[in-house]
Amino acid sequence: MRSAKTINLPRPAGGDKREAILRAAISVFAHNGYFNSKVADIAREAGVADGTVYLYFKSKEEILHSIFDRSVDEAVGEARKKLELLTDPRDKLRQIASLHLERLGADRDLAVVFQVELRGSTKFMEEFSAAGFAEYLALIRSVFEEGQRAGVFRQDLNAKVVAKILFGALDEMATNWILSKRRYKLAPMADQVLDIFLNGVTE
Amino acid sequence: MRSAKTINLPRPAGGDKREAILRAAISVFAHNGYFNSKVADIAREAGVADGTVYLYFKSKEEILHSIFDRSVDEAVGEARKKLELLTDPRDKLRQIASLHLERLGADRDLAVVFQVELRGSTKFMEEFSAAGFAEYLALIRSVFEEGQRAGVFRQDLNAKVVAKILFGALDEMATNWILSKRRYKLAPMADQVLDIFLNGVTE
DNA sequence: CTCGACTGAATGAATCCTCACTCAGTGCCG
DNA sequence: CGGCACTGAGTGAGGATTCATTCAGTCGAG
Repeated sequence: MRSAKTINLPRPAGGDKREAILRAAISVFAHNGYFNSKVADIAREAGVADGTVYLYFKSKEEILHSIFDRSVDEAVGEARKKLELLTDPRDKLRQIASLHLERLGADRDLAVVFQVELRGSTKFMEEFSAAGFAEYLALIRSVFEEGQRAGVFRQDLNAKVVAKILFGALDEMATNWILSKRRYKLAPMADQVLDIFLNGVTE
Repeated sequence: MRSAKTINLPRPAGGDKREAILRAAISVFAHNGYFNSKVADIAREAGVADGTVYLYFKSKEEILHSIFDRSVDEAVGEARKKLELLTDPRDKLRQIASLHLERLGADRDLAVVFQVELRGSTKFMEEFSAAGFAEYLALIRSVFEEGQRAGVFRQDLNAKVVAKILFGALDEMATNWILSKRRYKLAPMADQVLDIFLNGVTE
């Protein structure tokens, strides 16, 4: 039937299925929660048989890992690249905040997985923490330290703490956005967060 | 056959089994995660039979709820009371931040349950959100608005967003503290958070 | 070209284990 | 006694993972 395509399939089918399963998993996890999601649900959503999932992933948990790993790699990569174009540390932080919220705001399901499902166990959090998360915090911190050296940021602050605060604020914006019934744009919040972060709330 | 030790239990007079179960659950959930915790583990930790758990709680889920409800009630109650003694909105926010981190810093297991386990499913988050959490955010927000009226805080800021940012920052401090290997005191971080929140990071 | 042997991706029913929850008892106290 | 607080082995459902089987597609030989 589809004989015309028989020329070669180096792995188009392979990558396809894997991708389909990952996408399906993001959706299923986002809607039911990781622990309440059945592998069978993911398979159905991906249009694949239960067993096929195991040709691409060792276990249900590995699927979650893969979602996380891929997304973080992408995000940190993009951030690094865009930051190179900027010099003012304030602009860099603004860029980080924007990318952070844009990325999550662009894919609600993925955001749910990140903000909610990935937090669901200390075990995961520890791996999470060990992996890209620490790297991300370090990125914020290094930009801040750069700004301290340049004299634009207060010298009396602990950069680690500062990084956590900025991250925490962004993280909370994202979590709240997910849980909110009302649909608003997430990305624009970045400016408000940065304004308060840079200038404080005091008159 | 069973040891003749059945003579009596520590507290025959309706000993606080319920309390023991709750405490045991906090510990078990904190160490294994909610979904990986077996009711049997909780029972063992509480020194009680499996069935006894069901004399006090309808289900495993209800145990988690009870932990949450009780803690939030206590926390919000305490906060309300202590805030009455203060007048400067800045002091009030500082008080909120301190109480927030003191409370979590005082009980690592409880903190783990709050920071990690309770976030483990959108379903929980929504109830969580609906319940005390929204109330807590509202509390922060009302203090901020009070400060805006008094002219100590910037008028151009959206109080809701401000409340989320402060909460997010505190929340992240707590989460990071839990995941950190290094043991430091959580409560003192409140001052640093407040400083940045009030004054910003810009020189 | 074309047939038969072969490959391995994909399938999905069956397996098998893990718990949350039940309930028939046990013993204590008034 | 009789009720109450508790017990803990048992049950049943659920669901992750497995694996025997299928079959579309490839390849080499004639």
